[in-house]
Amino acid sequence: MDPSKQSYLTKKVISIGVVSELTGLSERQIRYYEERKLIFPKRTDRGTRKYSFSDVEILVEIANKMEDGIQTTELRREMNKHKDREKENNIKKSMIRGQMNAHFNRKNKPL
Amino acid sequence: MDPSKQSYLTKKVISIGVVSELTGLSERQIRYYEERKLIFPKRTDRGTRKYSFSDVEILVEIANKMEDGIQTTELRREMNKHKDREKENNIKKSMIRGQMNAHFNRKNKPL
DNA sequence: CGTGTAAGGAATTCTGACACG
DNA sequence: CGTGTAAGGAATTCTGACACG
Repeated sequence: MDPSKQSYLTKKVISIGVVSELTGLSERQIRYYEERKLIFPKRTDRGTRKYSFSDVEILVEIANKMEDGIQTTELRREMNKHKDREKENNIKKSMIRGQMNAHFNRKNKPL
Repeated sequence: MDPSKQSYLTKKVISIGVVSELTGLSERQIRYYEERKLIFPKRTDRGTRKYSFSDVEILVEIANKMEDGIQTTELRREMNKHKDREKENNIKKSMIRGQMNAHFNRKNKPL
């Protein structure tokens, strides 16, 4: 929950050459996975891609799946499932939060 | 203590241009602070500097001190003090560890 | 002392395309 | 489908130096 720790994970600051070294993937592969909507680097003013450590982790997972012979289309479906599940969870969380607020507002702020 | 979290902080993957944006310092300033032994980027095979998030934090602190009119020489002394204090602590820690080991070895492994 | 800048070279990254399969 | 590669251009980074103060 430390916001600074979070930003180290998600801040997009790594260029494609370093990502290539970190993941063992070629730059061609990394760009291709972006084309297939599996990864979403930020772009600087003049168009160079910047990745986060989180992106690097995703790429390592992609590399593993690809080795297993899974196609990029299937991978995209899988990732969307994960995303949907997260959305679900966020909805549940905000509902719970709403209940909590309602509860405490009734007891503590009976304005 | 999570080693992966640690590596996000200390892994040297950020190029000087991004560090410049992140800190608000010019590339000239960043290189100069290296010349004055205040910061220690890694070098890639062909000599380009790579910084960690930890380095970025240090640079921000340096920037603040410089605004206060402190000279780089003083800053280096300060940093060495910190380093010495850390060394002290590490010595103490390993001594305590040694005592602990001795203690438990006596009780549990009376070989 | 700390920082700006112009200089020239080397390395990086980008895109669109052709290739193989 | 996934990836390699050559092509040409644009942007990045590097070092050593001169400048101001």
